[in-house]
Amino acid sequence: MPPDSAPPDQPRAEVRRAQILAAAGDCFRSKGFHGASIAQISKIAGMSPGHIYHYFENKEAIIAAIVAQDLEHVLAMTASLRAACNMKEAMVEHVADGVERNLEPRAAGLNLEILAEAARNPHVAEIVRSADRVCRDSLALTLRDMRRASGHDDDEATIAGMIEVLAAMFEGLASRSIRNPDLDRSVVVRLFQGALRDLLSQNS
Amino acid sequence: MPPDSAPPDQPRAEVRRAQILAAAGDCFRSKGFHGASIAQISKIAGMSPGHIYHYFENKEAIIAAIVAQDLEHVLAMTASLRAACNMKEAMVEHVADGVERNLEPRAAGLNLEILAEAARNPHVAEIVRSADRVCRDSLALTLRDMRRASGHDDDEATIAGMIEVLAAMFEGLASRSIRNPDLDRSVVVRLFQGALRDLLSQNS
DNA sequence: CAAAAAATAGAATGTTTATTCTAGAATGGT
DNA sequence: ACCATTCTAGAATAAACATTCTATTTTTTG
Repeated sequence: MPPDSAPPDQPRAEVRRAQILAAAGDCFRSKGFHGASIAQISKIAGMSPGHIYHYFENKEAIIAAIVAQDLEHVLAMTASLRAACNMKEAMVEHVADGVERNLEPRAAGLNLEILAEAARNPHVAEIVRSADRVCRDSLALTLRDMRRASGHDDDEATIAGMIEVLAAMFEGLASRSIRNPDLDRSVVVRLFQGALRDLLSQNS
Repeated sequence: MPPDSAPPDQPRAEVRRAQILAAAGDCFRSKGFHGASIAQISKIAGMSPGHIYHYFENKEAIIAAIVAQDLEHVLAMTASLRAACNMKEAMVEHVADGVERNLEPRAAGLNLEILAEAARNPHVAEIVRSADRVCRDSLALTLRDMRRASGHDDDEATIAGMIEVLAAMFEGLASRSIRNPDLDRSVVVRLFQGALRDLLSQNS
């Protein structure tokens, strides 16, 4: 019986790093960035506290890696959405997914944690802002095409504004899921779809 | 020369308590709930660390008091808004204020901090949720009247849904002010006004 | 003005923390 | 099979922290 529980498809260092990030993700979600200790993370990751410092310079580097990893997922998601849809109605159909995802308490908690940290940690702020820039740019391309196709000719500022309104709506759901966890998701989806349609087809 | 820098209009204990809350507010904003220490707070409040424990049982009690105080302000604001406007257009005019207030970085940071803490601290969650319940109930009254006056007859769920969408939009601005601090506020106000009008006068 | 009460400072405590250090085990190339 | 390199554990360290305790000053009261 070979002692390898998994074949080394990836170099061992990568596996170890991933273990740490997974454990850190769990801890950060339940205790917050500053409430989670290296001791806890190391216990969950199944290694000694000191060993973590062979992979990350310090705790802030772990935080930054978690933030970057999380935003990587968001970026991948929005990229696939951009590839799929040229049409307004495709977007409207995706609203249900988007609402559900943003209301999910696990994701909402970590998201808020990241934003709170970005509000006071310039390093994290830079990571968050550069990811947001990528999202906005890609959304702007899609939105401009869509509006041109339906005969509207908007200036850059209006497109950018529409993106801000859309982003605020969906990102605000994290806040709602904390403040009112019992909210009726199906009604919210319906009203979001209406609001999206209005926003995308208005004259201005 | 009387040594009283301020006449004791309020009992001294209240003044001391307020000093602590003000100092804690500053610290929490800049370091976060768990990053701020009693030593820092006491230094800014101008008193010894131990003395703080004559006014608050422990650090969590200070957090809870800050949260309650902050939500008290929000409650007062929404109450005045509810008193002022029966009309849709009054609300639309208030949008600029609301957008500006929610984008203010100082307020946004503390708000996100509170939400992140509520996501993992049941005590704080209860404070946040009960304040939100009050806001929603009062907004529901206003909204129902407004819709009835313009000939619509909505069920409870639809009213509640509209409130969720409105709340998500405004609360999402905190997130936007972190992710994209350079966003164009005037365009956002204009689009928010349009979206609000559409939402409040739609048929469904 | 004296004595009781409240307010306050600041040192002491004991725990927890992030981080570093030391030494031992596994691994891989030759 | 050997040696260099990497990996890993766990103890050691030093600082920071929330909280408690003790003593002192200030205020109030009779």
